[in-house]
Amino acid sequence: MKVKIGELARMTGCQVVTIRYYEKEGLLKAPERTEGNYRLYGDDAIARLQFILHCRQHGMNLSEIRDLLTFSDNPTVSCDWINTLIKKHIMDVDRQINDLLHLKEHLKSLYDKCDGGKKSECGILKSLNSFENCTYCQKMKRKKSLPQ
Amino acid sequence: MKVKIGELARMTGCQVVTIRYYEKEGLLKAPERTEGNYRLYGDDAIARLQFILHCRQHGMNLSEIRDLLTFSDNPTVSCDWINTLIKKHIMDVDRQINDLLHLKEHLKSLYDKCDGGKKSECGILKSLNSFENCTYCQKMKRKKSLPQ
DNA sequence: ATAGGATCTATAGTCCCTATAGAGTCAAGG
DNA sequence: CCTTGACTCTATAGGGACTATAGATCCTAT
Repeated sequence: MKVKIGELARMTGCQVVTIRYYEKEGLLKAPERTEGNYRLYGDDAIARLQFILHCRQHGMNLSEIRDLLTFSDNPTVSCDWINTLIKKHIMDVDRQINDLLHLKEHLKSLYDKCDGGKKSECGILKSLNSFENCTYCQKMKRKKSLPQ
Repeated sequence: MKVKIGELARMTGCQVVTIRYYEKEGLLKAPERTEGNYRLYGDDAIARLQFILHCRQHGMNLSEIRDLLTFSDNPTVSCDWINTLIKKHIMDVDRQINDLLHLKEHLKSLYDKCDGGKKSECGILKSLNSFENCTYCQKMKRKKSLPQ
């Protein structure tokens, strides 16, 4: 059963423009067209888009997904590297979680330092003004996660 | 004591180009210049840049920081809203942490499903192909955090 | 026949930088 | 004094993953 782009969007929860974008980026193959030049997708295309969305949801970027799709289209080589890819992602997600946990602690310590008065009394502005007394920022600085 | 842009970059860990970018975006005031047209920064500018970096580190975007700076430059109004801003950030960070924890669980369940064989036996590719059996993705779908 | 909705292409904008090109400035060494 | 090399200047383009806009075309229902 063939569907047009709007229907595909509805089925997958992906925006129409994003589907066209994925096609332009070479993640989705150019589908067949109707006489009126409308894109027409079959089950394979639907599955492919769902695969892409699934990967995006797992934090992969478009070029990693392209690699997976290329591999998937070409089943003659070993798939060892996929485990490596997943492992890399787990470590990456772990790092992000740790950073965010630290950040949350610091934001919590900022909260309620503002007493709703005027600027000169606002504890939040004061805190944001000093890196030195901020263990969170010292830690981050060592990790070089400031803008590069 | 006045410093040139390179020195300011070294002092703050921020890149030279980024400093100029912040100026163009109106976060840093245009500094005085030497005879040779080099930017020359005083202590106030250094503090201001550190404030900006500190805020960036806390996940604020440039327009939020602009708001904070505008407020900070104009101390006649109440600062109640700053607590609200921080609260919003805490909730946002919380959401990100939760999403990432779920994602990590799912990635862990993917790991080692690939046995290094050929495509048809790769458990990871199989898993990535089905949304239906993926509780993580079902959950995320309800939360509408798929590409909008 | 026409109104509306869906689709088409092409292009520009978003955010927060990062990279590049080509020119000017300045201090030290030969 | 001249040159070398490090630093700085401006202006412009690129990147990633979309999102928004404009203007044209197609299709269906009234």
